[in-house]
Amino acid sequence: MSQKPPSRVDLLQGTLDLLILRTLRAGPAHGHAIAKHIQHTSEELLQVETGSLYPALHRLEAQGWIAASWDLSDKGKRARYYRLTPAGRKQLAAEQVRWNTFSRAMGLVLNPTDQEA
Amino acid sequence: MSQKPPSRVDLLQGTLDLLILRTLRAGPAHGHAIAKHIQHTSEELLQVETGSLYPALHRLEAQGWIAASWDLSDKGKRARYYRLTPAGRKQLAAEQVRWNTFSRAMGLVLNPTDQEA
DNA sequence: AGAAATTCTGTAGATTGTCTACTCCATAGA
DNA sequence: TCTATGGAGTAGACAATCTACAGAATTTCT
Repeated sequence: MSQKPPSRVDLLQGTLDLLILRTLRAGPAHGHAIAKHIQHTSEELLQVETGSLYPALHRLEAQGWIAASWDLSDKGKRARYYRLTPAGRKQLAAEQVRWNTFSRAMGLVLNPTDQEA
Repeated sequence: MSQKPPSRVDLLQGTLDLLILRTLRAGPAHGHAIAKHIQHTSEELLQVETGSLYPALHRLEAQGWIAASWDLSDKGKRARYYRLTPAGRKQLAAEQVRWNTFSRAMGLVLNPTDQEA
C-alpha cells in the first residue's frame, strides 16, 4: 500500500515563471537564492537547474514582470537582484489562477465524482 | 475579490499521457472518445487538440502502455480502440504519483506554512 | 602562499510535447 | 447533391525545460 514518492520531480513546462514570481513576492532576491528557496520550501521536491533559471529570469525581465539591479549578496559576491514590478504582480495573480484552474481540472479527471443526472 | 477563472487552460507538458491512461482505466476507447471524455469530465477546462492526441496515442502504443485494434464505433464508423496493457497500468500508477507529488510541491511553494524552528 | 571549495551568473544545444493548421475518408440527414 | 458530424492522421512551428559546459570572485583549508 505504501508508495514512496519520487525524490525529485521534473518541473512541468509553464510552472517555473509562477514559482519565481511567487518567490519574489516576499521581496527582492538574486537568482541563486530564488532557486534555493524554491528547492527548500518544496521540501527538495523541486529543483531548478541553472539552465532553466537564468533564461527564465531574462524572459521575465524582458516581459517587464521583474526588474533587476546588481548588488552584493550576503556572502559578499556580486549578484543580480530581481524584484517584482506592478505588472509582475498582476502576472503572478493570473498565473496563480491558471495553476489553480488547471490542477482542479486534473483533479476532476483523475478523481471524478461521477454523479450525473 | 471574485476572480473568474479562464474558460480554458492549455495543457501543461507531460500531463496528457496521464490523462489518457486514466481515461482508459475505465475501459477501451477510441481517440475521439478519449478526447471528449477528458474535455467533459474536466468541465470543459481541458481540451485535447487532435494534433496532440494522436501523436500521444502512438507514443503510448510504442511504449507498450496501450494496445490498439480497429473496430466500429457506436456511430458505425471505423475507429481505433485503445486499451490499457498491464505495463500501462503500472505506468498510470507511476504518473499518478508523479502528479500528486508535483502538485503537492507546487502547493508548498505557493502556500507555505512557514513554521520553522 | 597556494589550493580547493563555494557562490553566482551565464550560454549552447538537444530534447520533448504541446500547439495550429491542415488533409482525408465515411456516414447520416437535409 | 450538399452539408454536418465523426474519426484518424500529419507537418511544422514553437517554447520551456534539461544537460553540460564555462568563467569569475571570494572564502576557507592546508
